Amino acid sequence: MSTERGALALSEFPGPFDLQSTVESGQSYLWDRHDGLMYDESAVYGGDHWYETVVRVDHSGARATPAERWAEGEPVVVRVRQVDDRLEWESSIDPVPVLRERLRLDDDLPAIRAATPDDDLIERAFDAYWGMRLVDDPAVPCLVSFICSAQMRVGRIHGMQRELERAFGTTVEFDGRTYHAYPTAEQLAAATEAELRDLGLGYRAPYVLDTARMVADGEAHPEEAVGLDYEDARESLTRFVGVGDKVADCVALFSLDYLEAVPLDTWIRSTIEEYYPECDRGNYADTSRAIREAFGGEFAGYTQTYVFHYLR
DNA sequence: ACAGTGCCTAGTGT
DNA sequence: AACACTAGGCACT
Repeated sequence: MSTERGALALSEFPGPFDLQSTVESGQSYLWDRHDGLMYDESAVYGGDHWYETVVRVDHSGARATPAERWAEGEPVVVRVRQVDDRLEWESSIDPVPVLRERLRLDDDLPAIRAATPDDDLIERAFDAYWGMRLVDDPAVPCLVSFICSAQMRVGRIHGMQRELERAFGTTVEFDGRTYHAYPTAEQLAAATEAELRDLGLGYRAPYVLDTARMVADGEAHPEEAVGLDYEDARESLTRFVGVGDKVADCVALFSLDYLEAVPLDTWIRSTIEEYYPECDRGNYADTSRAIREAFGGEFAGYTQTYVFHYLR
Protein backbone atom coordinates (compact mmCIF):
# COMPACT_ATOMS: atom_id res chain seq x y z
CA MET A 1 0.00 0.00 0.00
CA SER A 2 1.42 3.37 -0.97
CA THR A 3 2.33 6.00 1.55
CA GLU A 4 0.85 9.40 0.93
CA ARG A 5 2.04 12.45 2.80
CA GLY A 6 0.50 15.80 3.51
CA ALA A 7 0.09 18.56 6.04
CA LEU A 8 -2.77 20.40 7.63
CA ALA A 9 -2.56 24.12 8.42
CA LEU A 10 -3.78 24.39 11.99
CA SER A 11 -4.37 28.12 11.60
CA GLU A 12 -7.50 27.20 9.66
CA PHE A 13 -9.11 25.92 12.85
CA PRO A 14 -10.35 27.93 15.84
CA GLY A 15 -7.83 28.39 18.64
CA PRO A 16 -4.57 26.60 19.42
CA PHE A 17 -3.91 22.89 19.13
CA ASP A 18 -1.42 20.66 20.93
CA LEU A 19 -1.11 17.09 19.68
CA GLN A 20 1.00 15.63 22.46
CA SER A 21 -1.19 16.70 25.35
CA THR A 22 -4.27 15.65 23.38
CA VAL A 23 -3.13 12.06 22.79
CA GLU A 24 -1.03 11.58 25.95
CA SER A 25 -3.42 12.93 28.57
CA GLY A 26 -5.14 9.64 29.34
CA GLN A 27 -8.26 10.36 27.28
CA SER A 28 -7.48 7.98 24.47
CA TYR A 29 -5.58 4.71 24.56
CA LEU A 30 -5.78 4.17 20.82
CA TRP A 31 -2.66 6.11 19.82
CA ASP A 32 0.93 5.00 20.04
CA ARG A 33 4.18 6.86 19.67
CA HIS A 34 6.33 5.76 16.75
CA ASP A 35 9.43 5.96 18.96
CA GLY A 36 7.73 3.71 21.51
CA LEU A 37 8.04 6.23 24.34
CA MET A 38 4.35 6.84 24.99
CA TYR A 39 3.83 8.09 28.56
CA ASP A 40 7.59 8.07 29.10
CA GLU A 41 8.02 10.64 31.86
CA SER A 42 11.63 11.28 30.98
CA ALA A 43 10.82 12.04 27.36
CA VAL A 44 10.91 15.64 26.26
CA TYR A 45 7.51 17.22 26.49
CA GLY A 46 6.34 19.28 23.56
CA GLY A 47 8.54 17.43 21.08
CA ASP A 48 7.34 16.80 17.55
CA HIS A 49 6.88 13.03 17.93
CA TRP A 50 5.12 10.92 15.34
CA TYR A 51 1.94 9.30 16.65
CA GLU A 52 0.15 6.40 14.99
CA THR A 53 -3.24 4.78 15.18
CA VAL A 54 -5.29 2.42 13.06
CA VAL A 55 -8.61 3.88 11.98
CA ARG A 56 -11.52 2.34 10.12
CA VAL A 57 -13.23 4.55 7.60
CA ASP A 58 -15.85 3.76 5.06
CA HIS A 59 -15.13 5.55 1.80
CA SER A 60 -18.43 4.76 0.14
CA GLY A 61 -20.41 6.89 2.53
CA ALA A 62 -23.10 4.23 2.37
CA ARG A 63 -23.07 3.54 6.07
CA ALA A 64 -24.62 6.26 8.10
CA THR A 65 -23.52 5.76 11.68
CA PRO A 66 -20.02 5.94 13.14
CA ALA A 67 -20.63 2.50 14.67
CA GLU A 68 -21.09 0.95 11.27
CA ARG A 69 -18.14 2.84 9.83
CA TRP A 70 -16.01 1.52 12.66
CA ALA A 71 -17.19 -2.05 12.44
CA GLU A 72 -17.14 -2.42 8.69
CA GLY A 73 -14.52 -0.04 7.37
CA GLU A 74 -11.13 -1.32 6.29
CA PRO A 75 -8.40 -0.69 8.86
CA VAL A 76 -5.91 1.96 7.78
CA VAL A 77 -2.81 3.32 9.54
CA VAL A 78 -2.66 7.05 10.18
CA ARG A 79 0.60 8.61 11.33
CA VAL A 80 0.70 12.23 12.42
CA ARG A 81 3.02 14.76 14.02
CA GLN A 82 2.82 18.41 14.88
CA VAL A 83 5.49 20.83 13.76
CA ASP A 84 4.54 24.28 15.00
CA ASP A 85 1.38 25.26 13.19
CA ARG A 86 1.32 22.27 10.86
CA LEU A 87 -0.10 18.82 11.38
CA GLU A 88 1.94 16.52 9.12
CA TRP A 89 0.52 13.14 8.19
CA GLU A 90 1.44 9.89 6.49
CA SER A 91 -1.18 7.34 5.52
CA SER A 92 -2.49 5.28 2.64
CA ILE A 93 -5.62 7.46 2.57
CA ASP A 94 -6.40 11.14 3.02
CA PRO A 95 -6.79 11.15 6.82
CA VAL A 96 -7.81 14.78 7.21
CA PRO A 97 -11.54 14.14 7.80
CA VAL A 98 -10.85 11.47 10.40
CA LEU A 99 -8.17 13.57 12.13
CA ARG A 100 -10.54 16.49 12.25
CA GLU A 101 -13.16 14.35 13.93
CA ARG A 102 -10.96 12.33 16.27
CA LEU A 103 -8.89 15.31 17.48
CA ARG A 104 -11.88 17.67 17.64
CA LEU A 105 -10.09 20.29 15.54
CA ASP A 106 -13.30 22.22 14.95
CA ASP A 107 -13.95 22.86 18.66
CA ASP A 108 -13.75 26.57 19.36
CA LEU A 109 -11.34 26.37 22.27
CA PRO A 110 -11.24 30.12 23.07
CA ALA A 111 -15.05 30.21 23.16
CA ILE A 112 -15.14 27.12 25.39
CA ARG A 113 -12.64 28.68 27.78
CA ALA A 114 -14.58 31.93 27.79
CA ALA A 115 -17.65 29.96 28.89
CA THR A 116 -15.94 28.53 31.98
CA PRO A 117 -16.14 30.26 35.37
CA ASP A 118 -13.46 32.74 36.43
CA ASP A 119 -11.56 30.51 38.82
CA ASP A 120 -7.88 30.43 39.71
CA LEU A 121 -7.35 26.67 39.44
CA ILE A 122 -9.19 26.46 36.13
CA GLU A 123 -7.21 29.35 34.65
CA ARG A 124 -3.91 27.77 35.68
CA ALA A 125 -4.93 24.43 34.17
CA PHE A 126 -5.94 26.00 30.86
CA ASP A 127 -2.70 27.99 30.75
CA ALA A 128 -0.58 24.92 31.44
CA TYR A 129 -1.87 22.82 28.54
CA TRP A 130 -3.51 25.42 26.31
CA GLY A 131 -4.21 23.75 22.99
CA MET A 132 -5.17 20.34 24.38
CA ARG A 133 -8.38 19.07 22.80
CA LEU A 134 -10.82 16.45 23.91
CA VAL A 135 -10.71 13.36 21.69
CA ASP A 136 -13.60 11.73 19.87
CA ASP A 137 -12.82 8.03 19.81
CA PRO A 138 -14.87 5.17 18.34
CA ALA A 139 -17.31 3.92 20.97
CA VAL A 140 -16.45 0.24 21.37
CA PRO A 141 -12.65 0.70 21.66
CA CYS A 142 -13.26 3.58 24.06
CA LEU A 143 -15.66 1.49 26.14
CA VAL A 144 -13.32 -1.50 26.34
CA SER A 145 -10.23 0.53 27.13
CA PHE A 146 -11.98 2.33 29.99
CA ILE A 147 -13.27 -0.97 31.38
CA CYS A 148 -9.58 -1.93 31.49
CA SER A 149 -8.70 1.34 33.25
CA ALA A 150 -10.15 0.41 36.65
CA GLN A 151 -7.42 0.79 39.27
CA MET A 152 -4.71 1.06 36.64
CA ARG A 153 -2.03 3.58 35.76
CA VAL A 154 -2.18 5.18 32.35
CA GLY A 155 0.98 3.48 31.12
CA ARG A 156 -0.40 0.05 31.90
CA ILE A 157 -3.82 0.80 30.46
CA HIS A 158 -2.08 1.84 27.27
CA GLY A 159 0.08 -1.28 27.25
CA MET A 160 -2.96 -3.50 27.77
CA GLN A 161 -4.67 -2.02 24.73
CA ARG A 162 -1.59 -2.68 22.59
CA GLU A 163 -1.64 -6.29 23.87
CA LEU A 164 -5.32 -6.65 22.96
CA GLU A 165 -4.60 -5.33 19.48
CA ARG A 166 -1.64 -7.62 18.98
CA ALA A 167 -3.52 -10.69 20.18
CA PHE A 168 -6.90 -10.18 18.52
CA GLY A 169 -6.82 -7.25 16.08
CA THR A 170 -6.77 -7.41 12.30
CA THR A 171 -3.31 -6.83 10.86
CA VAL A 172 -2.50 -3.98 8.50
CA GLU A 173 0.70 -3.55 6.51
CA PHE A 174 1.98 -0.02 6.22
CA ASP A 175 5.35 1.52 5.46
CA GLY A 176 7.12 -1.85 5.73
CA ARG A 177 5.67 -2.69 9.14
CA THR A 178 2.78 -4.72 10.50
CA TYR A 179 0.19 -2.88 12.55
CA HIS A 180 -2.86 -4.17 14.38
CA ALA A 181 -6.28 -2.58 14.42
CA TYR A 182 -8.15 -2.44 17.71
CA PRO A 183 -10.14 -5.69 17.93
CA THR A 184 -13.81 -5.54 17.09
CA ALA A 185 -16.46 -6.68 19.58
CA GLU A 186 -16.72 -9.92 17.59
CA GLN A 187 -12.98 -10.52 17.79
CA LEU A 188 -12.97 -9.85 21.54
CA ALA A 189 -16.06 -11.99 22.09
CA ALA A 190 -14.24 -14.92 20.50
CA ALA A 191 -11.48 -14.73 23.13
CA THR A 192 -11.48 -16.75 26.34
CA GLU A 193 -11.28 -15.34 29.83
CA ALA A 194 -7.97 -17.14 30.33
CA GLU A 195 -6.48 -15.49 27.25
CA LEU A 196 -7.50 -12.07 28.50
CA ARG A 197 -6.12 -12.78 31.96
CA ASP A 198 -2.85 -13.84 30.37
CA LEU A 199 -2.65 -10.37 28.84
CA GLY A 200 -2.73 -8.94 32.36
CA LEU A 201 -6.35 -7.79 32.50
CA GLY A 202 -6.96 -9.53 35.83
CA TYR A 203 -10.51 -9.25 37.17
CA ARG A 204 -11.38 -6.99 34.22
CA ALA A 205 -11.11 -9.97 31.85
CA PRO A 206 -14.69 -11.25 32.34
CA TYR A 207 -15.98 -7.64 32.18
CA VAL A 208 -14.39 -7.10 28.76
CA LEU A 209 -15.59 -10.47 27.55
CA ASP A 210 -19.19 -10.01 28.70
CA THR A 211 -19.37 -6.49 27.31
CA ALA A 212 -17.89 -7.61 23.97
CA ARG A 213 -20.49 -10.39 23.81
CA MET A 214 -23.33 -7.95 24.51
CA VAL A 215 -22.19 -5.83 21.58
CA ALA A 216 -21.37 -8.75 19.27
CA ASP A 217 -24.74 -10.41 19.97
CA GLY A 218 -26.57 -7.19 19.19
CA GLU A 219 -27.95 -7.02 22.70
CA ALA A 220 -26.65 -3.50 23.26
CA HIS A 221 -24.34 -0.95 21.67
CA PRO A 222 -22.76 2.07 23.38
CA GLU A 223 -23.90 4.36 20.59
CA GLU A 224 -27.50 3.71 21.56
CA ALA A 225 -26.90 6.31 24.25
CA VAL A 226 -26.42 9.04 21.65
CA GLY A 227 -29.29 11.47 21.63
CA LEU A 228 -30.41 10.78 25.18
CA ASP A 229 -30.20 13.48 27.84
CA TYR A 230 -26.74 13.34 29.39
CA GLU A 231 -27.67 11.63 32.65
CA ASP A 232 -29.83 9.08 30.81
CA ALA A 233 -26.91 8.41 28.47
CA ARG A 234 -24.64 7.76 31.44
CA GLU A 235 -27.23 5.45 32.96
CA SER A 236 -27.62 3.63 29.64
CA LEU A 237 -23.89 2.98 29.40
CA THR A 238 -23.82 1.33 32.83
CA ARG A 239 -25.72 -1.61 31.28
CA PHE A 240 -22.37 -2.95 30.14
CA VAL A 241 -20.51 -5.25 32.49
CA GLY A 242 -17.60 -3.52 34.18
CA VAL A 243 -19.07 -0.09 33.57
CA GLY A 244 -20.04 2.08 36.53
CA ASP A 245 -20.73 5.81 36.59
CA LYS A 246 -17.09 6.82 36.17
CA VAL A 247 -16.35 4.68 33.12
CA ALA A 248 -19.74 5.61 31.64
CA ASP A 249 -18.79 9.28 31.97
CA CYS A 250 -15.48 8.64 30.21
CA VAL A 251 -17.25 7.04 27.25
CA ALA A 252 -19.86 9.82 27.16
CA LEU A 253 -17.11 12.47 27.13
CA PHE A 254 -14.39 10.89 24.99
CA SER A 255 -16.59 9.17 22.43
CA LEU A 256 -20.22 10.22 22.47
CA ASP A 257 -19.93 14.01 22.35
CA TYR A 258 -21.25 14.76 25.85
CA LEU A 259 -18.90 17.63 26.62
CA GLU A 260 -20.65 18.26 29.93
CA ALA A 261 -19.67 14.84 31.35
CA VAL A 262 -17.26 15.03 34.31
CA PRO A 263 -15.83 11.59 35.19
CA LEU A 264 -15.42 11.47 38.98
CA ASP A 265 -12.22 9.53 39.43
CA THR A 266 -9.99 9.53 42.49
CA TRP A 267 -8.02 12.56 41.24
CA ILE A 268 -11.07 14.70 40.65
CA ARG A 269 -12.57 13.54 43.95
CA SER A 270 -9.50 14.69 45.85
CA THR A 271 -9.53 17.93 43.86
CA ILE A 272 -13.14 18.42 44.95
CA GLU A 273 -12.14 17.81 48.56
CA GLU A 274 -9.40 20.38 48.39
CA TYR A 275 -10.77 23.10 46.12
CA TYR A 276 -14.54 22.64 45.91
CA PRO A 277 -15.62 20.96 49.19
CA GLU A 278 -19.14 22.38 48.84
CA CYS A 279 -19.54 20.26 45.68
CA ASP A 280 -19.13 16.98 47.57
CA ARG A 281 -22.71 15.79 47.95
CA GLY A 282 -21.87 12.29 49.16
CA ASN A 283 -23.00 10.41 46.06
CA TYR A 284 -21.96 10.30 42.42
CA ALA A 285 -25.03 11.80 40.75
CA ASP A 286 -25.36 14.84 43.03
CA THR A 287 -21.64 15.53 43.25
CA SER A 288 -21.51 15.23 39.48
CA ARG A 289 -24.22 17.89 39.09
CA ALA A 290 -22.49 20.23 41.51
CA ILE A 291 -19.01 19.99 39.98
CA ARG A 292 -20.51 20.20 36.49
CA GLU A 293 -21.96 23.56 37.49
CA ALA A 294 -18.67 24.69 39.04
CA PHE A 295 -16.82 23.70 35.85
CA GLY A 296 -19.07 25.67 33.56
CA GLY A 297 -21.98 23.37 32.70
CA GLU A 298 -22.13 22.77 28.95
CA PHE A 299 -18.36 22.31 28.50
CA ALA A 300 -17.55 21.06 32.02
CA GLY A 301 -15.84 17.98 30.58
CA TYR A 302 -13.28 20.20 28.86
CA THR A 303 -12.55 21.93 32.15
CA GLN A 304 -12.31 18.57 33.92
CA THR A 305 -9.81 17.26 31.39
CA TYR A 306 -7.56 20.32 31.76
CA VAL A 307 -7.75 20.26 35.57
CA PHE A 308 -7.16 16.50 35.67
CA HIS A 309 -4.12 16.68 33.42
CA TYR A 310 -2.78 19.71 35.29
CA LEU A 311 -3.01 18.13 38.75
CA ARG A 312 -2.00 14.59 37.81
C1' DA B 1 -30.74 3.85 48.07
C1' DC B 2 -26.53 2.99 50.30
C1' DA B 3 -22.21 1.15 52.54
C1' DG B 4 -18.82 -2.60 52.91
C1' DT B 5 -15.83 -5.86 50.74
C1' DG B 6 -13.17 -8.74 47.42
C1' DC B 7 -10.79 -8.59 43.24
C1' DC B 8 -5.90 -9.10 39.30
C1' DT B 9 -1.45 -7.24 38.91
C1' DA B 10 2.95 -4.51 38.00
C1' DG B 11 5.38 -1.07 40.00
C1' DT B 12 7.01 1.54 43.92
C1' DG B 13 8.32 2.14 48.54
C1' DT B 14 9.95 0.23 53.08
C1' DA C 1 14.74 -10.16 49.85
C1' DA C 2 10.12 -10.05 51.18
C1' DC C 3 6.27 -7.64 52.02
C1' DA C 4 2.76 -3.73 52.01
C1' DC C 5 0.64 -0.51 49.46
C1' DT C 6 -1.14 1.77 45.45
C1' DA C 7 -3.36 2.65 41.01
C1' DG C 8 -8.07 7.44 36.97
C1' DG C 9 -13.52 1.14 40.08
C1' DC C 10 -16.86 -2.31 39.72
C1' DA C 11 -20.05 -6.12 41.06
C1' DC C 12 -22.14 -8.25 44.55
C1' DT C 13 -24.22 -8.57 49.09
